[in-house]
Amino acid sequence: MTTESKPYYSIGELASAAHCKVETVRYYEKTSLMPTPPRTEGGHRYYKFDHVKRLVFIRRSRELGFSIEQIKELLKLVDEPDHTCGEAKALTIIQAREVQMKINDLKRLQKALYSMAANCKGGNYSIENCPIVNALYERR
Amino acid sequence: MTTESKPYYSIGELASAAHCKVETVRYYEKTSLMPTPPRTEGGHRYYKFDHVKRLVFIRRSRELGFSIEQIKELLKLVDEPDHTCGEAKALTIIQAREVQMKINDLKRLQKALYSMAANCKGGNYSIENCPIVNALYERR
DNA sequence: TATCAAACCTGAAGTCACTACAGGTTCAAG
DNA sequence: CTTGAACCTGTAGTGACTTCAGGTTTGATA
Repeated sequence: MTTESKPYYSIGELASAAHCKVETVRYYEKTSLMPTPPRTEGGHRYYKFDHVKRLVFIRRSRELGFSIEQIKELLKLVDEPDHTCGEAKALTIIQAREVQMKINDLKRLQKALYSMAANCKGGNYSIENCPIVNALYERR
Repeated sequence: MTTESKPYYSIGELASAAHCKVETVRYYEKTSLMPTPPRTEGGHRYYKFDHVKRLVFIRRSRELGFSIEQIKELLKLVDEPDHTCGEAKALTIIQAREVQMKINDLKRLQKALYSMAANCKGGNYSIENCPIVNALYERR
């Protein structure tokens, strides 16, 4: 957990505490991921440590590839009473599976790209009979 | 190479020959990936087999993760005379490296997600002390 | 030949998760 | 009290499409 320190945070302090941009915080507010915070007399937003915690949670989840909608689900678990570990675990495992599928897709790509490159001599050969170009003309 | 057959293709036939949507073809035309084709008296686009080849090339390149801008580079190699295999190979290897970096990123994610899930007993435990939720509250 | 649904047309707006910009206001250090 | 950094709002842009609304053309069938 981040060390608690200040009583209040400006939006800039909040953002840098969670390693993100000010615009991103405002975007999260507009899309209801973050609550609408209180304002100073002049209209500036100010935040408390709980907001920092929440934003860190959101950013960390994004880093782990959760979509905004998935994060809303995760936040519901935290915000509402009576949710269980099982629910959090289920969401995490769904996400892990999706990541695995992406990895598999990319590995297939990788293989195709490398075998294309391996078949091509490179250098000053004319593009006419380039195995890479020919491979790109192949369907599926 | 796809078997040549019809003398002309409607946009729908073109799209299905290259496994994509009609809207995508129009989008590629708007963004100059595909040429503006001739039209029937009534204003419908019609295409020839070369268009099919080109669209297959584009779709295959997209499947391999090339961006539209990268595909424009690849198409330049094909369209303009005097380009070499070396150029095509260089673009392919750049793309392969980018894919590798994505794979590495995702593997790191995967590890984090699985270790989070492994630490969590799941079931009806309260979310209060859920290791997954706690992990999401951790910065970096 | 008349009909009529499927396929086509255009242009604009929506998607996701931000990022960037313009043009103005407030804050706080010196 | 000045000044410049940080803040404010609202809009538009990113990439690669997809969706929609509202209209026109095509071509197979009756």
